[in-house]
Amino acid sequence: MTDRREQIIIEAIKVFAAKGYYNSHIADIVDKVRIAKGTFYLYFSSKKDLFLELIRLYQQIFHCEFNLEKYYKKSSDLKGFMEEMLAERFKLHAENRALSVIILREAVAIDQDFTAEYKKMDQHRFDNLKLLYDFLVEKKYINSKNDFEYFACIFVGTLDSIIFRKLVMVEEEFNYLKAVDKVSDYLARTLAN
Amino acid sequence: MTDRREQIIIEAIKVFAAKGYYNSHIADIVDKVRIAKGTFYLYFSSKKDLFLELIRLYQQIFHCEFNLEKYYKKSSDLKGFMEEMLAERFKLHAENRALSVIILREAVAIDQDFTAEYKKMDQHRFDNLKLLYDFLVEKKYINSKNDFEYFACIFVGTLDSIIFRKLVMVEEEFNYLKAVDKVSDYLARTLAN
Amino acid sequence: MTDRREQIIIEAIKVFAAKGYYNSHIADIVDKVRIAKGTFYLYFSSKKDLFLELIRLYQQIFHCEFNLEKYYKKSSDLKGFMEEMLAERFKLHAENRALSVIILREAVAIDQDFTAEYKKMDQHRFDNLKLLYDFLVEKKYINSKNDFEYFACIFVGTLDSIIFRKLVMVEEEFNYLKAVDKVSDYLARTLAN
Amino acid sequence: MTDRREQIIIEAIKVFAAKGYYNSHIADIVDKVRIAKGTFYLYFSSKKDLFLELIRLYQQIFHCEFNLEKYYKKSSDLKGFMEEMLAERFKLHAENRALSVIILREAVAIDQDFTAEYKKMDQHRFDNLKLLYDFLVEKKYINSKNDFEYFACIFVGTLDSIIFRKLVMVEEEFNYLKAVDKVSDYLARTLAN
DNA sequence: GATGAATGAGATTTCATTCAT
DNA sequence: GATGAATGAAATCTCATTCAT
Repeated sequence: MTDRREQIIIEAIKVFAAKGYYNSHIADIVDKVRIAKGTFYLYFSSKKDLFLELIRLYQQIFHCEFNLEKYYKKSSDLKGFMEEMLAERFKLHAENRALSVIILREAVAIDQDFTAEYKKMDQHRFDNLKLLYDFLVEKKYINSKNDFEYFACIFVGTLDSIIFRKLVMVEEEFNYLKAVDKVSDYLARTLAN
Repeated sequence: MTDRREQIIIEAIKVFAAKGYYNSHIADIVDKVRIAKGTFYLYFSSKKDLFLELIRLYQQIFHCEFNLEKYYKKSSDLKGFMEEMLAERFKLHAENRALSVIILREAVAIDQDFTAEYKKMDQHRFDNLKLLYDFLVEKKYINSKNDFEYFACIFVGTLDSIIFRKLVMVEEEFNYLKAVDKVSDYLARTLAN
Repeated sequence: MTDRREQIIIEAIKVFAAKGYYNSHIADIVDKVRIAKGTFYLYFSSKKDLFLELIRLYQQIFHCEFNLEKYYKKSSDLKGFMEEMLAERFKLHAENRALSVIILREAVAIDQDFTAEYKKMDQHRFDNLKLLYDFLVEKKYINSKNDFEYFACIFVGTLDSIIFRKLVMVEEEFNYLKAVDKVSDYLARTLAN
Repeated sequence: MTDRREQIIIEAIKVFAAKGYYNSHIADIVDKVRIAKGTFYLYFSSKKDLFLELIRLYQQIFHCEFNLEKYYKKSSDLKGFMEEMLAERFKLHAENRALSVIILREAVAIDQDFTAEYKKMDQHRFDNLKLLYDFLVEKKYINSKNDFEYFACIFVGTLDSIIFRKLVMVEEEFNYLKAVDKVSDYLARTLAN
């Protein structure tokens, strides 16, 4: 059996995704885990603490370092590189839909502490993107005249927009194969000069 | 003197932007407007009603029809067109920073009714983008082989990402002139082929 | 045109009957009379004052002195006497249904001041009943060995019970002719020995 | 110690009887029970819910099936039967004075939901009275030519009138022995032919 | 006399958190 | 470690009444 703490996180993700942070109550979560209210507080110091944990979990899953060499080996051009990368990322979002919904929808809002954690995560994300950017420049996939900041905004903006629309705004399953093709095409064209 | 309802909206935008929806209380708003609690309820039926009003206000300001012919006349190519358009939009966001912050940060979250209103607004936005898309195709600024949905996602994704980062994530003033130049350049290159 | 004060009373009776005292608001009443809120307070000092007025109005209509001689002339025995009397009373209730509903349903409840007013009215009612009792004894319609208090309780209890059930508990119109026959029969038999 | 829910009911009856439903506040009740406000809501979902509970409690106590055989065995005629029955009922009211006051005074008023519950109770009461009526006919204590509806109205009207006057209208203790004698006498005479 | 925008005391209800068992 | 009854601060909202116009 998975441990208590993990069980709580699993159910909390479902509850938060379904009802939003403020409309989700500790009572909802402990009911689903089948533990008493007091038990929750043995593992988390507060509802806020739990949510911050989810932001950190999201960061671990989605903003760990890119496997740049792997994508490079499997591809022969920028579009191919993008395809590898996006396929991996979109798959991850599809597999962690509820968590993605929570973070994309609410992490930056609600509470100053969440905003702060979100900013930390965003900074981390940009650090990773810088590695990507430098890698692509080094491999001559993109031109170094591209301003990094705007490269990054286009990249995350387009991705987040797609993901947000496919996961948060609609109910149906996210068929990411078509998205991989389209988005990699656009991004390659945009960045490749 | 502006009318009561408008006064309440003005202060509510400030309060919500500073503290978030759930951490803002009717008491905070009425204190700032210097009216009694009951007076608030003469103009809005609930806190939720007020927030929905702000979503609608945002839509009115930001998702009214594009002035396509004006941008076209003032420009000679796609980049020029984009510059005109983005300058107007970024200016609007800079001038309505607090409202932008609220909507970009929280409108989709919090409550099912807000999500529903947000979706209506998003649909409206895409309808306007379709007009833009058709206009650009007609004027031969972009190739009709571009898939509209992905055109739209790139467009709104990039814009929202810039705006979100410049308004929500940092405190400093939004110097939109540089952003206009960079983003129009990227979008023109991306969409121009 | 009837005067303002009377108009307010007329509409207030309808509103109180439909929604009960506490769920009826001054706003409901003034809306129906088509006057402003402030105007209400030119004619009544408070919502309570208005309700007390209705209790007094009820008393005027229903607990004025019995027309004993008239009933006596028109009848030849106790049952006939009762018939005359009940017909008049039931007719009055049918004609003032909403007011009856309010008083029978709520006058004794809600507020200490109402209870006090109700008790005054009840005392007045019993004073009248004493006149009736003495009259019936004098005319040898009833035996003076009847204890007045219990005579009164049976009389008002039976009447109020019928009226309550016919006016408050059911929606349909009060066909009082049958009630007159049945109740006069019972009362005559009960009291006649 | 009695359980919490019961404690709340006991104190609520006192508070409602003393001040009326609308002038009684949750704060008054929880203060008397010496619990926190939140605790109240662990046992009742709302103030209304509590009051409905009291109506149901009254029904359980006062409108459970009559012990007809017992009264019959103990008595030799209709008056004797009535005495047994009334003694038991009046005693019950004397012992549950506050609850009786609340229900007789307010249950039918105040709120549509209370009225609905009251009507259900009244129906139940009449069902029981029908059993009484049939029993009395069967035992030849009363003549079957008596119309049941009016039999019932006389019966409940007289009883309620006495009880209302002895419990609600006056402060002094209800000496029900005299009432038993007088009322049984009247009822027996009324119904016995 | 008439108006109706404004008032504000005060009610019900919520729910994260605690702590004795 | 686990429990869950109890807490109570704090929020939203109501509505009779006032008073400047």
